[in-house]
Amino acid sequence: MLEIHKVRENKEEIIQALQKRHFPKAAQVIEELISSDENRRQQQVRLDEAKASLNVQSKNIGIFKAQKKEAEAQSAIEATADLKVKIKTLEQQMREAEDAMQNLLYFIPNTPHAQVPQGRTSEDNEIAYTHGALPQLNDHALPHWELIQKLDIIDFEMGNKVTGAGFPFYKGKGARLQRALIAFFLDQAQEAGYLEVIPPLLINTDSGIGTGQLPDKEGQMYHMTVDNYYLIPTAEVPITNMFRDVILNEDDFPIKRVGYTPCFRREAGSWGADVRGLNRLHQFDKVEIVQIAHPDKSYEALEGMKAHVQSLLEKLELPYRILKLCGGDMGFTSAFTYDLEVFSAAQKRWLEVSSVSNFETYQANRLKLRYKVKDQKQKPLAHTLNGSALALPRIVAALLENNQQDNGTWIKIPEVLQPYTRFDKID
RNA sequence: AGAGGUGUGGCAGAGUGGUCGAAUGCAUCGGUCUUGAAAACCGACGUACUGCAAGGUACCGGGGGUUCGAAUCCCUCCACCUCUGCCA
Repeated sequence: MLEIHKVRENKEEIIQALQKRHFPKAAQVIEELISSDENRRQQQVRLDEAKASLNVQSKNIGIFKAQKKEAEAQSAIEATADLKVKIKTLEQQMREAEDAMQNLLYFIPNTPHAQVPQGRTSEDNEIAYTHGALPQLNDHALPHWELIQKLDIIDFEMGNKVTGAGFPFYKGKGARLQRALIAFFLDQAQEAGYLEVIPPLLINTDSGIGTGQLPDKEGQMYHMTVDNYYLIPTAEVPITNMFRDVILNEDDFPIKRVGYTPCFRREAGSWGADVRGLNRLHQFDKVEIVQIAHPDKSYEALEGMKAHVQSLLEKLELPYRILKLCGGDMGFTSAFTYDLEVFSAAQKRWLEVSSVSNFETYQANRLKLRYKVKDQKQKPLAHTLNGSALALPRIVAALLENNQQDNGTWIKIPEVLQPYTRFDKID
């Protein structure tokens, strides 16, 4: 959520930044926000004044009563009647003014960082770096969904029967490969200084609002209406919300957390082409890294997180490239995002396997995540960041396709994973 | 799940519906004293919004209500504790 005082002070810059994101009617919405804020403050002054005079009168009534001046007390009580009515209507107006402003704020996305490339769609993302030669497979190379079937390691049909589309069963070496990747990613993150946590998989509405999934992406999460909980779409939500309503000390920075969780996404409206096999699922496994950083150090932290993800991909010997997302393609809450994509050689496609973002103060403002500065009364908002390290299904897809041997009869497991899988091939 | 209890400032812990934003202790910060430290003493010490300021308003688990006035009374939700029951 944008900070209202910053909007007040830097109106033009913020409008321009939102336009870079192609946020529709940016100027109009910001004008509306500012006048809504002015209205809110006016309402508050009026309400406060009315309450102040009622407080004075109540205090006097108390004094009259203490002095046993019942008649004076009684007439003073009667005199408050009008004020009480006035306060009631002012309170109503105040609530409306606050809601109006809050609603505007909830639906305004973060402002992109100055380094974010111009552009509207994923076509406009800037390729910042490419690593590794693209594997040249022969014409018999199979896409991963065929390999999976041939090797009998993931059962989509069984998932369809037991749950529905997008909820596969992993079997045998397929299951073991999942477990190996999770353990490998967690170990690597721990070595990089991240503290491992196992968070809850269900979150409440406060948490959904805190990281920005609610209210604007309500339909993307599975909602348990009986108890009003949501299934997490990513571990970012519970892990970042550990820091909701928290005041840190400056020397607590940087805070680094890692967690493995299944992730649940309804993917409403995004089903279509290119979603075969493991490319898009309703439930998938992901290891997520989260940092809480000092505002002066958050871009340093972002680079560190990106480098960490790169090292994972390099150890897995997967060719990858790094995109700087353009203004129009960035997530709602992000100020700057790198996407990392691996090349899936049989599909001949780049698959997004990680998204590493700096949210600056956008989430922190919703979370009320601040830190104390020595000898300073005000408590600034911290910066929050997160990144996938990594999302499993597309990694598996690329590993299967790129490492298939002898017309897809067996798959070579990268050396770094072998201590975890305890096998060196799937056949 | 049932019965009972509790929820107050960083922590502990008072608070007959009326000058309570809230005693007191500890912790913290500043000062006196000391070669230095401890002790002792003096002082400061919540947050948010609003205002140039003085000030005003709100906050005693969350929400709602009664009242001229609520930390205090009522309703509801949540969390924790004890006992009983059930269950990985």
